[in-house]
Amino acid sequence: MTASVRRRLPPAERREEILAAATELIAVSGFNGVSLGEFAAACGMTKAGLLHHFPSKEHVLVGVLERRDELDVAAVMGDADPAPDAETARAALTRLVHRNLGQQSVVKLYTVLSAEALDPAHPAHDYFRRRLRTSRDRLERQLFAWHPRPGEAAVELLAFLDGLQLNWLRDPEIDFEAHWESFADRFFAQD
Amino acid sequence: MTASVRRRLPPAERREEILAAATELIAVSGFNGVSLGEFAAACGMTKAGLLHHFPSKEHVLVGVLERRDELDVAAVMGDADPAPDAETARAALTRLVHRNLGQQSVVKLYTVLSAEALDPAHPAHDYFRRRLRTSRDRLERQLFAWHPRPGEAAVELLAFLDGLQLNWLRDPEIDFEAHWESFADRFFAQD
DNA sequence: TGCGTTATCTACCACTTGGTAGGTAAGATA
DNA sequence: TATCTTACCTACCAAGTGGTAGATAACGCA
Repeated sequence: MTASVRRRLPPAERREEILAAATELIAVSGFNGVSLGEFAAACGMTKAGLLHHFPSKEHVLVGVLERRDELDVAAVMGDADPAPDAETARAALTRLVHRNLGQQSVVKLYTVLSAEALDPAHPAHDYFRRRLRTSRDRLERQLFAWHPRPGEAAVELLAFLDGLQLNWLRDPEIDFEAHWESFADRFFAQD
Repeated sequence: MTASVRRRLPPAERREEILAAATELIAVSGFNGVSLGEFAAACGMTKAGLLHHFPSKEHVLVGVLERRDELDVAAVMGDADPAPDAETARAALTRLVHRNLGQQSVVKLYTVLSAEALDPAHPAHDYFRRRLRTSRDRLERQLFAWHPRPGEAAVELLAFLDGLQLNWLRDPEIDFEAHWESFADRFFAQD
């Protein structure tokens, strides 16, 4: 735990660097599978130096999740108040698919972490419960005018996307986009 | 790490007790999230006593996975050589769904562990890669006579089931069976 | 140039981890 | 009852954990 040269950064910049590194590491090994020291080493600093910016390991996790949320929701859902129809919903989900294709490590982060966080004792447990509910609600509202049981439809759409992501991570050969289109064709063809 | 009364069991029985306990614990917290001491305590014994039966923590994990496999594949896939048609495939998957509904903790084990094992350094990484491939192949063969692209179909079926399981674990209110039937109706209605 | 702030460091702590060494006691066989 | 095997224990270890205390050095500003 020794740093050869001391590199001093403005706090905002350093925080960003730490969160980016932590995101990668947690995506690979999960939160339980990685240590504060590894977060720090990935930024070329020491554990103690890192703890100056985040008072505990858990705070790093919270930071990572908040950072993703800022970008994610905005980027995909676009409009504050989208038209509540099937076309719009499908288009939004397709944007999500494309976006995810380009950032495998983020997908991995959410996948690994959300499984780990099934444990009620996990620090991100509540975060993922909230997140699931809100994205389901948002999707349900968009499907409301079209599908007879929009709640059920939302569950099935999200389940398929989650499962496809998981399988894509296990085997990156899988053609994510093609499978999504295939599923969506069937799904949105219903009366 | 003190045991009040010493309970001596025949090895087979003790191994079974340990694996059952470890299965539950890993299902809740993942392999990285639980310790040898906890495995042992759950059986009313010490770490050292447990290590007499399994020479390392990793051996416990292997034991847990092998134990599941013995039961699982046999129970669901039934015939050694099932008819390669869509009806048979759907029936087999429906049996799988029913079986899983009755053993949430096993589903949780596979879900949590297979996400954790995306990390190539995880001791169960190779196990899950093999497992994914074989179950996909088996399903693909069953869909061969019916679907124009049985490989793709197998991916989509398994992805949906994985995703639905994940969401069901996050929110047990979800009606697993109904969603499966709904998906299967659309899926198997294709030409 | 000197000074205060603070980002970062070294050194340490209490605790937990997976694992080992060697002793103890339960049960089967004689 | 005496003996052997072995399931299980106590006691320990080295390494790693998250986190703290206090020293040090880089930068902004007078």
